[in-house]
Amino acid sequence: MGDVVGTRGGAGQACRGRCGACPARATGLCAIGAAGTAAAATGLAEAVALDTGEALFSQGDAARHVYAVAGGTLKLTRLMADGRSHVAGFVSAGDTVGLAGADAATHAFGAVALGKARVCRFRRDRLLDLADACPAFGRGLFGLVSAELAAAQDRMLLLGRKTAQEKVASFLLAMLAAGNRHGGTADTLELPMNRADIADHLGLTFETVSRCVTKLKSTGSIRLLPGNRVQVRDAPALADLAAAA
Amino acid sequence: MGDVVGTRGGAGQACRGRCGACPARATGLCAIGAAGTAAAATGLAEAVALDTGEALFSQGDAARHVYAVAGGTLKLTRLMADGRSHVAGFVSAGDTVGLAGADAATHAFGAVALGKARVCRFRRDRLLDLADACPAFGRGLFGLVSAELAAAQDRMLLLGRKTAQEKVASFLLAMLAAGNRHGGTADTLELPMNRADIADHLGLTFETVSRCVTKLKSTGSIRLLPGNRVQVRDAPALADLAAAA
DNA sequence: CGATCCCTTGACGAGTTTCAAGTGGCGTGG
DNA sequence: CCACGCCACTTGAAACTCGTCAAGGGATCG
Repeated sequence: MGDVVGTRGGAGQACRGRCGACPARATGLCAIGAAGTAAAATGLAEAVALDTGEALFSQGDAARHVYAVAGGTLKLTRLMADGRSHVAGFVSAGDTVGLAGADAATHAFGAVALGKARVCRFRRDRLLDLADACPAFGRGLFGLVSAELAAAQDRMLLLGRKTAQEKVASFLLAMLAAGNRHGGTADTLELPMNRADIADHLGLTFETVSRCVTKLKSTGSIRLLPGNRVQVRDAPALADLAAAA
Repeated sequence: MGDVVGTRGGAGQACRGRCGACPARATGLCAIGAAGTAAAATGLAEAVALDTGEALFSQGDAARHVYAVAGGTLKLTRLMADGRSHVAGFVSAGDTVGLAGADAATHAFGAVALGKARVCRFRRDRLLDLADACPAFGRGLFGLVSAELAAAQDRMLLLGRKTAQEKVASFLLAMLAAGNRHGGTADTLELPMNRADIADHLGLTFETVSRCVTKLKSTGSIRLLPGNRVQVRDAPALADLAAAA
């Protein structure tokens, strides 16, 4: 696990200086913490820095913390006994990690940084205590898990009923939307993960992902830019291929 | 939607008489309601009876209620624009329906009774108010959604990375476990849904499901009994095929 | 008794995976 | 500064799983 870079003070006061500029401030765990009470979750945060490929936690680890991503991207991976793997999702600034399986003692998936990443961690028991004390915070936590569940149901439809081409188109649109949530360029998205990670996320092989991307490129719907970036040149065509639910 | 059979009184008092014998009493929404406070969610329940094939609610309907299944089984279905469908899950006595997408104004899926079913419904806003007033109840709701999310992640692994045979074996074991939760026969499970529903649940076609079941039957792992029941004769072999995460 | 629905089984084909080779970019080291 | 090697990605061909189309059997209900 990454080094603890700094520990926040006990009150919101000590936090504001550092949280103020945080891109995650306005979303997810931190947003409901800030809105909830004056002495909110922000006072409980510990910053963690991760290098490329470093694990924030591994599948099966004791789940004592919940994490808010401040910068960078992490992949959430589940492994099967025979080596097959599934990427449950990608999280970036503003997303919350590890909230699922509230009573579960251990994490059902591992979290690995795809590049340098910054994360704030909160003790799970403290968050639950805070939810007890502050109904607004409790509703916020509930809403976060609830939204995650809704997203999971969308992905089940994708995994079970969409073709490879539809999966890739859906994924690109989802990444575009995720990027624009925090002020990305309107038609360009970044792919910090490699083809294999995308494949594991979509239930495909990396060769198939590559072929689908090539096809989208050749039809002119997208264009590959240097630095693992993708420009969406025909979003409607992509949405059409994505075959939304 | 089904007829409202009866309306519970405002206090726990009026409910006890009817809830006492309910198989759902000890699980899910009702359990946390009973444990939470004396004047818990049970006082807010309205009973609903459904006939075979009847919808409790449809995809896109306003999501004003949350439901606790008292008897029977329902399937939760999502439809794609082109007619492809996905069964998000099956719920039976003790399960909770419609908790997901807390802030969502509409249901992301429809719920259809697979036989005669009994359901108790609760106004969503009342439940959230109750959670505000009673932290234990709030934690209970959070735990329910959280557990659903954990289950959803298991199913994503199944949908994305398992073969048809593994999917069917996993499904049968899951149904066996679900049946035994409430005192079913140790090695026999009921399948109130047809092959097409199972297929839509597992991301397969009903022909493929049929072939996989036949194969399990021919290897002696299972035996088909009258009344859409299945006897598991070799659970370890099934677990082996299921290729658990 | 017939109709209908669901399930089973077979044959074929499409889409995806698997296996394999080749290309390109990027950092390292000479 | 350039060559080399590594890694990720691309591309091709063959194999295989699963889907599609089609026909038939069995149970249930009117």
